[in-house]
Amino acid sequence: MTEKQENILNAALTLFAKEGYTATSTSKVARQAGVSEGLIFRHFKNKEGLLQAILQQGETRIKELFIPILTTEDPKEAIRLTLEMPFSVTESEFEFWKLQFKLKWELEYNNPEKMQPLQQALTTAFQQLGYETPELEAEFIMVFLEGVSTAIIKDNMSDKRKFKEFLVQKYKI
Amino acid sequence: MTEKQENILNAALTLFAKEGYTATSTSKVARQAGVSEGLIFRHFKNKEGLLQAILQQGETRIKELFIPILTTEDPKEAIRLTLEMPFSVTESEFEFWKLQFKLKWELEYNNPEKMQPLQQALTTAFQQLGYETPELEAEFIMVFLEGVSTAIIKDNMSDKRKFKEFLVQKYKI
Amino acid sequence: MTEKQENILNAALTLFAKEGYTATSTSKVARQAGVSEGLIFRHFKNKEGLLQAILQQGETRIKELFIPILTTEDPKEAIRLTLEMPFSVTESEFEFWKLQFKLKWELEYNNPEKMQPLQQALTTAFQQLGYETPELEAEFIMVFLEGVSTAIIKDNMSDKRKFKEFLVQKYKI
Amino acid sequence: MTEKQENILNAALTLFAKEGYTATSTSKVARQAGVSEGLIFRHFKNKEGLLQAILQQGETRIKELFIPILTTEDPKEAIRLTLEMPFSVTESEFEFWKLQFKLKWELEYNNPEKMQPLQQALTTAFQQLGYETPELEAEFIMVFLEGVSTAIIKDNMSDKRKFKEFLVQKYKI
DNA sequence: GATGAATGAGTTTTCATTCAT
DNA sequence: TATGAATGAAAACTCATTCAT
Repeated sequence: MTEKQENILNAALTLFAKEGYTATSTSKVARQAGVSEGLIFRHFKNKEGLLQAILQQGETRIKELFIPILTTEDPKEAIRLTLEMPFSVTESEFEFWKLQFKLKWELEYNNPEKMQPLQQALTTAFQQLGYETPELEAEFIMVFLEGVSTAIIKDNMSDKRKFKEFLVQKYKI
Repeated sequence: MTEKQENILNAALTLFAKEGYTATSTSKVARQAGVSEGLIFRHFKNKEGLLQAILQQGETRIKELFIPILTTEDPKEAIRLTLEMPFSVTESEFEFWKLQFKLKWELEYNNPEKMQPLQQALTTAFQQLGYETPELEAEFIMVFLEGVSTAIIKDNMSDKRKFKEFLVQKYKI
Repeated sequence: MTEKQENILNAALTLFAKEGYTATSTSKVARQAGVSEGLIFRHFKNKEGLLQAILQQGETRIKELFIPILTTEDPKEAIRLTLEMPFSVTESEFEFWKLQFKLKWELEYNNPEKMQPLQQALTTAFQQLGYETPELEAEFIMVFLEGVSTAIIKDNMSDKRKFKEFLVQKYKI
Repeated sequence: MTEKQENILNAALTLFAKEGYTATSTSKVARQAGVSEGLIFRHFKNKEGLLQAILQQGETRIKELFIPILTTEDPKEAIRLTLEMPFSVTESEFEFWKLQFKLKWELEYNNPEKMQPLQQALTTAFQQLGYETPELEAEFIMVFLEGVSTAIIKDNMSDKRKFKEFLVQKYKI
């Protein structure tokens, strides 16, 4: 991957996350990336291809983020790590996540399977802890996760720390 | 409001909800509404004006939906009604809600104040029920609400009934 | 001529003079006149018809302005009145004249015959005063008239009085 | 400046001069220039930008035309050259001048400063020739110049040669 | 690999005009 | 007489994409 190629990807990520995929023109991407418009098409075939390239990176990133949760033996830790995940998004990952959420709504691009491993892990964890309906408990967490993520990424939750502590206590983990 | 004006609003609501605001052309709206394209601009000034008109209707609809929750005396009922709300969205209101969520992400159009009265009512309810941190409990519900709504509207939750019962039991309401 | 009809004519005169014929939309005229857009077409058939109606008034006005010059017996007075004419345009006639000049250029609408009687009168006047080439002298004045009018109407001549005196002296009239 | 760019400028000059700026559509310009309509906007940003580009060329052209008048040492020659200027407009410059006059009226685009150097030179010339009120004499010529130019460009003066000789004799130059 | 000129189809918007009421 | 809803054609402008260099 050449430097210009990376420039394009970064510019596109930033702009797609800020303005949305449809509303971002390729010429804007080119300008922001400091390259000619034609180059985008040479490297990524078309606008759609550019998006796919970004999404590809995303899938990889998400899998990485799940590794600690999927590999821990301790069920309580699995739950705690899951709940803490949205609170630990760093500034640099912010754009990436925002894009994921935006695209989910804008393009109905959705890929629920990529969340499946996490939900499975949570089900197992609740099972090990002896909950009556572990599947529903896991689904509850997944649903909740969507809400917190939105609150943090989009609505700028006011006091993240207090809310996180509240969660941990609720689950006694 | 003439009949054609309503046709335009309905067509726009449907299409904006399905394809997104930016991706929907005014010519498409006109075709779907069965009117000339010019009429859209005569009635709503521009595409943005058309959107605002829809949003206006939305604000009104949301206030209506909140009335029962805000007027009940029984704190348990307030919480129950809130949790049940996303499950009771009828087919006909589906589009409207989908649009609300889409726009929230696509245009970063956001108006958190419209949810404020609900959050306040929940806080009061938890207070009356003697919860230790009623504000956080209310925020928890609000965040969760976002998640369930998304799950229902976007991801097509598999077994709504079971999940709803699970919730009611969790809150013993 | 009803009141609304006059309103339309006045609004059109003002707007055509300010923005030009092509650049003025019929809807703007209607708004400024305080009438519905349809009424313009009922009364004047189309935009072109509205223009013609204004022009018609103009022809009449111009003939009126020429009367004193064409009827005087004194050749010197004829010349003097001609030279003074552009300096005596009152505020209220300003718009009308501006429109005449604008249209001359914008629509190549031109009707040199309407100036013919004046040029003829000047030729006669110079003849009576014993000039060698009265036709050319008259043409000279006509050409000059165009220049002064433009200077006054468009370029806002700085010191009209001084310039006028200078002219009178030049022709010893 | 590519060939197509020049085609656009030439087409625009011709059409703006013939039909006026507002009345000339960009699609017409494109057709006449033998290019796609989009290219106009790529090169000149918008219709206004296209106009500005033409005007820019105009300012340069005007300065060139004034050089001989501004550099001659002989006051009589300065005056003579000025008076002759409108008579010596060649076929090829006709369009350019027509546009200048049209725009002056259509868009109230006006830039009296560009004529200032000429007026100054005339004042000096009349001073050197011992005229009593050189400023007014210069202003007189300038005003007259406007008239002759209009007569030639717009009204197609009938016998240019005779009129020119008449002028020269009047000023004994 | 990289540029930037060029395109054609499409977008939002304007406008003169018609017509039912 | 007067309105204002409605239209169809055209206006200015944008955009993804291609291509010669």
